[in-house]
Amino acid sequence: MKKNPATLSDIARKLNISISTVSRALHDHPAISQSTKSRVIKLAEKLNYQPNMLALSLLNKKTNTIGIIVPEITSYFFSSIINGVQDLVNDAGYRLIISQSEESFEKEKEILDTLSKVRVDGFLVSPTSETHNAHHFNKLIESGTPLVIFDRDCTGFNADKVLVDDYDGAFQAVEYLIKTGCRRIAHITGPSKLSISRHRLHGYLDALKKYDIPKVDDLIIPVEGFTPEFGVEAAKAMMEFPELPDAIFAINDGIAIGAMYVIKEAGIQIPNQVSVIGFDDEPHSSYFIPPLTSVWQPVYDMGLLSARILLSKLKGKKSSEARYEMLKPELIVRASSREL
Amino acid sequence: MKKNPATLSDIARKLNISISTVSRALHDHPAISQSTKSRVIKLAEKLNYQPNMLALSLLNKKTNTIGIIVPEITSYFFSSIINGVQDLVNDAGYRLIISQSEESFEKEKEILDTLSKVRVDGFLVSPTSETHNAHHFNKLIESGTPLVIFDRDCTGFNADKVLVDDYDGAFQAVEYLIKTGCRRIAHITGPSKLSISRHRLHGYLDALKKYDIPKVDDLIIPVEGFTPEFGVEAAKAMMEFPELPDAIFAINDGIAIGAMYVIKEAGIQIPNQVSVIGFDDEPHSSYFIPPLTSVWQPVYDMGLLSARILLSKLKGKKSSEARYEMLKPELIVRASSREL
DNA sequence: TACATTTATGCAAAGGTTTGCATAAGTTAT
DNA sequence: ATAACTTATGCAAACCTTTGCATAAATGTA
Repeated sequence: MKKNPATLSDIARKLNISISTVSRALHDHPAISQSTKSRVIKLAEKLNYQPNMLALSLLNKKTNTIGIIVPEITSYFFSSIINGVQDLVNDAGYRLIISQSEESFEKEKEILDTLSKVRVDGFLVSPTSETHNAHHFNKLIESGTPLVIFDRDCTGFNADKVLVDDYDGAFQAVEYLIKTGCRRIAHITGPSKLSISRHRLHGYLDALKKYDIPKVDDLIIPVEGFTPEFGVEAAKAMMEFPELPDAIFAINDGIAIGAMYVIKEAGIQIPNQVSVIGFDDEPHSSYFIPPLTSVWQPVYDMGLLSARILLSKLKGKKSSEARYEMLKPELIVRASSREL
Repeated sequence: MKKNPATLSDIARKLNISISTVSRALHDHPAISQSTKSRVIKLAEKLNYQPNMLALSLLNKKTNTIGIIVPEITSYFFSSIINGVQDLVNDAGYRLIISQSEESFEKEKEILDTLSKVRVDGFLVSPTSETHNAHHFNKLIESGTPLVIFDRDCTGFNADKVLVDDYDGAFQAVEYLIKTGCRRIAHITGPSKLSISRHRLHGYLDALKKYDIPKVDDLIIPVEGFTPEFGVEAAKAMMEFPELPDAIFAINDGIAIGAMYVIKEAGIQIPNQVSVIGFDDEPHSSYFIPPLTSVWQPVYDMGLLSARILLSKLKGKKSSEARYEMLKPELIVRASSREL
């Protein structure tokens, strides 16, 4: 059933002219007569001619395609970044191939590999939690394919990076809790391999230190994932404590929401007895009761900026210094935390 | 800085053998001597040779790529479908190009166009709310590129389709409300151009009819979008009614959540005074208090099935009848609605 | 020795496009 | 009438790969 798409030579044959003439006619080349042009254009339309980008890319050594690799697309966080990227690169005439690494290092390498084979012009990647060396990235860069890392740092690897200041976001959140009178502040932390988990934990600890609040190991509760289920699990554990915390700073909104659920079900008042703060400021978070205080991240802008940097590399900007951009998050105070 | 990737001829030149020999050596062709093979393989590795898929695709008239077009990727709904698709097509050796139409017909056509130019092998598309003719789809199919429609119907267009029985989902929800004693049931409906909105509205109306409950026009509240803000808006309007409804069936969870927020803030009891049911069963929905009753859709399976159908077309299945698959949704009862 | 067979390799075409250079016809100026 | 120029078109190479067919050398057989 597969008819072959029309080609230049199809048009040329039917019109008894050469392929080059057809090509030039379609590009409105000045050396082609008007009459020929119109004949060609008419037939091209009739045959539904579409230039074969494969041939073109092969010729130009350029696909006008960029590849983006994220751990997952299901989250609001990554899909919003992608939106930023998409908007910018499309306007610049590039296509975007979105791939999911599913937090697997192997898969990340595999994707990098297949996308190299299809000759994407550049890469945007947010490394997996398993990614601890950068051989595969370096190989790519050495071969001249530009690459920009975003959101998650890959320490020791020198490249263009666009990150969010997770440390600062966490610090802001915890400092706010302290200023509103909380002293026994728990932190539900994410996978320790992840740079963002470490940075947020660090921010939490430094905020405590600044106000001379002793760190209590039991109040730092590690969980394996980012979904509400893990928040439920952590909160249930917390309920067994001899003394409840008076605040919870969760690694993200999903966890915070799970924790809030357990707390409210137990009849504990938020924020009177326990304040809760999340991270990411997801769209639904403000519709819980009480609405969730959260650290907002400039997701869309992170996408835009990452894309802009990549595009400038593609435009042949002599790779000066690697750019290192650190975007500032912002604490959005709502009713799940006490007032100042 | 862009070094050209190694090619077969690079290897051939350095080894003083022909390109064909190199190609065959890398494919472990029996007619090539072991010694040659190992020399070739070694050098290929050293040069980091990667076959150029552009050349290959050009030769084979096949890119092993399929394109999927969704209105947006930010929602849990579409991103989960994409996951289903991704998992299946990757296993089958295909790449996936994800594009967003942003509910714009023009953009949909544009995407179809550029993806045709890069010669994707097949399409998966969930049409925009503006898509009311199928010329562009038909042109594609005529040219022999298979296409599967999913989630949103495009009536009058005969093609392979994988849909969810929205009518049935709505009917189930409303029937449940009636059986639990609700009589004054409001429906917050989505954009009327969208097949899913119409079908859900229809299910709502037919359920009322079955139980001889008169339709009250004021109780059908149309909104323009799917985010909680619209739910807030609709619920606020509802608050002005001389008599409150005793149940709300919302077009989706986002709307339901926004409505619940307003209702709870107003001190009205859910579900004692007002039951609320949403649609989509998003991950966060069960963590609201009360947890939201919602119509679950087999999103991942819809992705799988759509992809499976497309792949079978690509495998050269003689296009028999167009397949029309209607998946069944399921009402997940939680505490935002009364017990039976 | 002559012929058949095996083993290893190379040639060239095909896939679709662009573009520098060559060519052909037609026009203008001398 | 000839040179010089304009105008319109075509040739062929390049991008990279696969593969049917041809070739060459080496080995085996009668």
